[in-house]
Amino acid sequence: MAASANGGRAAEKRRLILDAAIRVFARQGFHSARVSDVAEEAGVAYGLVYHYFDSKDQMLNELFTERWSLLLEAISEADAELDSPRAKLGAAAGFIIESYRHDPELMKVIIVEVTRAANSFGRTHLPEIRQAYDAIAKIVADAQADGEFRTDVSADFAAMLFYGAIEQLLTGWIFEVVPAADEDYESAKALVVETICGGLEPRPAADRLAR
Amino acid sequence: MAASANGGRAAEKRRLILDAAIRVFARQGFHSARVSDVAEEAGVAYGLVYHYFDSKDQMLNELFTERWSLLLEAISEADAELDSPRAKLGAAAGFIIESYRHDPELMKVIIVEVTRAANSFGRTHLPEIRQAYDAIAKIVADAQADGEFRTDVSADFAAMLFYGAIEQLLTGWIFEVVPAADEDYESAKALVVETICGGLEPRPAADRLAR
Amino acid sequence: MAASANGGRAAEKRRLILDAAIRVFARQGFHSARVSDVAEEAGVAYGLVYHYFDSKDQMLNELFTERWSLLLEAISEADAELDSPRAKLGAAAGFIIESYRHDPELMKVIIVEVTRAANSFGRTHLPEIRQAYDAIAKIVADAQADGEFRTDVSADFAAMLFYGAIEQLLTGWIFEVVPAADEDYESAKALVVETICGGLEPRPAADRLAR
Amino acid sequence: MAASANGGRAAEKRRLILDAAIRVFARQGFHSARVSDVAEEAGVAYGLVYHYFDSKDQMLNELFTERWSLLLEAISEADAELDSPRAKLGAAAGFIIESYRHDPELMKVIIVEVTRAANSFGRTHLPEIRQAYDAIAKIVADAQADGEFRTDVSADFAAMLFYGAIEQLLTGWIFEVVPAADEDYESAKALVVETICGGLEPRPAADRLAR
DNA sequence: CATGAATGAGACTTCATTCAT
DNA sequence: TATGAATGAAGTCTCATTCAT
Repeated sequence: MAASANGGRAAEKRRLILDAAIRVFARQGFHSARVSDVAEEAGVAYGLVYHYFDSKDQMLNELFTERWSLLLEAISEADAELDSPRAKLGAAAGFIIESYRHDPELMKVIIVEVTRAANSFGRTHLPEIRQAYDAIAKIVADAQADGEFRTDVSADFAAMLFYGAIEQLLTGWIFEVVPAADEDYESAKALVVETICGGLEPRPAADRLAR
Repeated sequence: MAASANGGRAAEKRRLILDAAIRVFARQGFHSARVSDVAEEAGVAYGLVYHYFDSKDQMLNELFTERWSLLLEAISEADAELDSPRAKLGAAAGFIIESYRHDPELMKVIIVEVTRAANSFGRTHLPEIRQAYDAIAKIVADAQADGEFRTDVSADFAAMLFYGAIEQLLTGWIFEVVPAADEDYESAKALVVETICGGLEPRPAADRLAR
Repeated sequence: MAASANGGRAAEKRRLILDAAIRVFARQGFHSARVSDVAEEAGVAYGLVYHYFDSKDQMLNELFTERWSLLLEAISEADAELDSPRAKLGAAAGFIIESYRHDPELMKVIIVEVTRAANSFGRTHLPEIRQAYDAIAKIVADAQADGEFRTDVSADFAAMLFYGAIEQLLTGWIFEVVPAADEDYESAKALVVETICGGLEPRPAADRLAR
Repeated sequence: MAASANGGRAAEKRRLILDAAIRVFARQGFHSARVSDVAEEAGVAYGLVYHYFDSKDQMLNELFTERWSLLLEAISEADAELDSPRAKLGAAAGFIIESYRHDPELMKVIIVEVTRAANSFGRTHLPEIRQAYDAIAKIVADAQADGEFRTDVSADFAAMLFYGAIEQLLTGWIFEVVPAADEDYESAKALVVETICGGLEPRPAADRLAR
């Protein structure tokens, strides 16, 4: 009926604006992006942005939360459904990398404007960000309990390194410090886990056979 | 003479302002810090800040460059003077960690406002930041050539992970996500290298003996 | 018929909105009240307000005029039908006080947003407000002509004082500066006239007997 | 010295802006007055207004408080130094009327934008406004205790009427509902007290002789 | 009659930078 | 060198009103 039609259209407009915000924030950075830029990019009137969102901040918050909750879910699922710690960490890293591959602009916004923006939105969303650290730490801790990971490195510490390594990798792609072609994504998924779990030093044949 | 005396005093004032800027930027963040806050913190007149610095940006640029060049030197020196890749990487990590331990406010500013601030100062200083990546990558590449590091992980990739891991660790300390007591710094220096080089998985006795 | 039924319903809706406007304007003040607040309070769609009213201003204008014309009538009638100036002034004061007692929200809106709002609606409705002054002044002037009121105070001047005294009294009630219980209304009606006519100073017995 | 000279000049600029604000607020009303109008009227740059004042509101608050505190003082003094209630009330009324005569624009702003603006600044300054009511009520109460004023009208009630009468009178002048020539001010001072104290009804000879 | 999405002008406030002493 | 007053551009958010169904 009419209400549904309107509701549907309204939701579309909201999405339209949100998607425009992704592009604009990715291109100019959140701070340099004016609300009018978002409106223009979306092809709507200035005021309409404020019809759907309370503030410029809210748009970014929503973009972050929307995506980050998927990440948290993905890690949880990986932890629940997979067996080896390598598989679990691989799934986590894989999700983040695939997120970037699938929508680089959104991930750029999330990483640059939120997770790395320690003084502004990073602070606001610290609890959610910490949830990711914690979920990774749990994977490590379980692996330690099972004798699969060494125990002289605390799980929290390891989680920090693992997460930091991935985020830095994406930052490198985002700012084109390191190459980012399709094959890079694929190899990165495997290598990031291989490196963190196996270390940079080569393992003797015996060790390799063992696994 | 008078000129020299003045010059001396002038240099002191400049330093006074720069040090005040560190405290203010660390406390409020660069963006929220007003030039007047810096002047007040330094106990000097508003306009004097502009006598010594061209702009608010310049203060941060200077703080960054001053410290970052020491870091680059430290890595170079480590590379030149030490033998094993572990020692070299350990010296690099150690320098960063000691920098934080020695002047946490300055390092907070550098990390939060520059190296993590990909959209603003991080972009400006990308060349210098990249030099650090490259120096680390060189250490890895040399180790690979010597057969001490595996070769299936590219040196650039490894450098990214290594740097990202350390930066994330410091970010965790800065925002109190992970504890930061004296013993943490000490153990962190050892563990960050041990983890990246040795990996999270335990090594068989044979492997351990080998080194 | 349908038309009439619709017309009837339409009129009801109009009234519904107007009554909602009274509550919203009284609660938040005209300036802070948004048209959407009125619509919500009335339980109708936003746009419907503009179907019945040309503008937000028009609603207030209508609320004022509707009530104020009754006041003007009441004063005229009192003047025409009563004899003594005390009775006439008492009827005028009584009507205003009873209006407030009967519908405090409407009177709050009229006084706060129109008659006291000298810079906005008070200016627009100055002619109608002046009619009330004039009607009171006429009562005074007639009383002077009849020797019942002193003549060294101009009728206009007296009317101003009389009206100002009552309005201030209501303002005090509205903002709870002075108490406003049922008995206060009753006594106020008598006292406001007694005070203005008789003065604050006590009259000798002879004078009292005289009336 | 220099500091004093600068201080002096600075204070002058502040005053310049405040005086410009009076004219602009009186002319256009506070709400319609833009900060840029004030700056332009003062002949200074936009930003300088915010160098001296925190907000547009603060300017009005300051204008009000500055003048109102004088009024409160004047009433207190009158109460302390004069004997008869008539003299005291006359001094209070006189001060208000003289304030208007001396600086009609400022008083217009104070009355229109504050004391009559019940929903905005009137509410903010209600405590201070109430102090004036209370001071007048005290004069009345004392007169009642001395047997000089009737006791069947409560002091608060009487104060309300007295204050309302004066404010209405000024409002009439401000909006030119009643004439406002020099002789009007003079006679008003006497008549407002005479009317409120003596009442509109003529007093018998005996009564008149008595005083 | 009814709905509520869409429009866009308008004003406050902030603050880096400049300038006159 | 030192002071702090002066400048003015820029951007967020509000909300009355209009319009398409």
